[in-house]
Amino acid sequence: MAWSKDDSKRRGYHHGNLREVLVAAAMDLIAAKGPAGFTVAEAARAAKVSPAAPYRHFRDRDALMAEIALRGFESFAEALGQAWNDGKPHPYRAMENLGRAYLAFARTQPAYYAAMFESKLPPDANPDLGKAGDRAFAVLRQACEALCDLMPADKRPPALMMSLHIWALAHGIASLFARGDAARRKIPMAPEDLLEAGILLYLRGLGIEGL
Amino acid sequence: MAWSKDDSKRRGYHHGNLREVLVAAAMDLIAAKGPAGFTVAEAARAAKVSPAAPYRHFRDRDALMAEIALRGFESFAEALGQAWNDGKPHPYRAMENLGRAYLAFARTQPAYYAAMFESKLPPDANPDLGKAGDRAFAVLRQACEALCDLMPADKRPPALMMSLHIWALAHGIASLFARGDAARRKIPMAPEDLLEAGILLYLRGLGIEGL
DNA sequence: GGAATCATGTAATAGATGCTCACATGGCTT
DNA sequence: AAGCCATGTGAGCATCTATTACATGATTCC
Repeated sequence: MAWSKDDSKRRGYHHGNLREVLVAAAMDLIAAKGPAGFTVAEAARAAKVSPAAPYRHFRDRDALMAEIALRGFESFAEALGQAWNDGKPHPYRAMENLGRAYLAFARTQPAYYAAMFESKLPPDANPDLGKAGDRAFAVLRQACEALCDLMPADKRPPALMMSLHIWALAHGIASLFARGDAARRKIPMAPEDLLEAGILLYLRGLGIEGL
Repeated sequence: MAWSKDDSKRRGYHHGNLREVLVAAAMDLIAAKGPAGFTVAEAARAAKVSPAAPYRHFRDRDALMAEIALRGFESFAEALGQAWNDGKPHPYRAMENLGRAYLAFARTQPAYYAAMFESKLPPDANPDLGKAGDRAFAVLRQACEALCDLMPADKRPPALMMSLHIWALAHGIASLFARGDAARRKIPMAPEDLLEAGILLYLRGLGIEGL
């Protein structure tokens, strides 16, 4: 057992790991009480540190929120990428996995999802945020292109429009039916099945028949 | 020119119209700075009233927000109902109007939309809210049923699922592309056209061909 | 090894907010 | 006209964001 620096027990005048602990505490608070329920002061208390300490690591509340959103988009892109898995075993099947992964992320990572989509961050705050978001979206777009390639060249729909439709559908279902308090709207089927059916019907409308 | 009671110039120790003025002020603030940017104190200042006065009319900040959301849902149902117009001149065309009305509402009534969908109100706060939301959704569901009726009885899709899909798609597009700061995500077509195309393709997937 | 430096913590504070209380006012009912 | 009571005020507490001056100790450089 090494007494390494990142040992969480490490305490003294200098915390040694405050930035990470603050992010973790903020995420716990967001997950528990929504993006509005998180306060810098409470995160500081959770880290057993004075209320001023967080401002050594984040310019303001928004900067901490943006950090969470940034990590969220990276984690999101990773999760979607794994679900897509280069279109294996088959693009159609992989697209279904992608949809499930979208909703699974929204549900299992409420803090990330809230910071990414519900935090109303000023757009110009962090240009990296936009880039990270684009990378996540790129996975979806790539999947749509692979599906388009199943079609004869003269019948291919525009992959960009297609990816926007599927993104919006997934995001709408996640926001309305799959997240915490929104789940109060009771619907007669699991959000995952709703999304899968929606994508299936949409693809059929495009002329992309299953499997 | 009558000096009626609801004359906005009316001032004395008693305001006479505070509740309405507070709602209007709060909506202005929400429209300008998002749901998080509205404070009771600032609404009170806008109404030229002490910071404690609003609490005679609303139990707390959430109650004021809920009042706005409630009015929003009523206005929303009204707007959707007019757009649908009993399915005239044709259910297919009327559904297009419905989609446009959805996005138009999200854009022209940012305060209502934010209070309705982005305010994270505690669900048990106001049962009327759920009812009002259901009434708005009922318009969409009715429209889907009318479209289903165009199909042979043995091929009709479930109208509820259909309405959930279209609602989610419209809400997703509104949230991601059609609202204020979200409009920073630049896409190569108007949100209205994106939604119309999405609905058209989805309906085609259901076997409902246009017009 | 020791001193200067710099990152990272604290204490104290200002200004804003949510919300509550006791009290003031004056419109409305009787 | 008298009094009830809805509605507004003033004062005040607890909390939060953010800043400033100061304290501490890890790191670097001679």
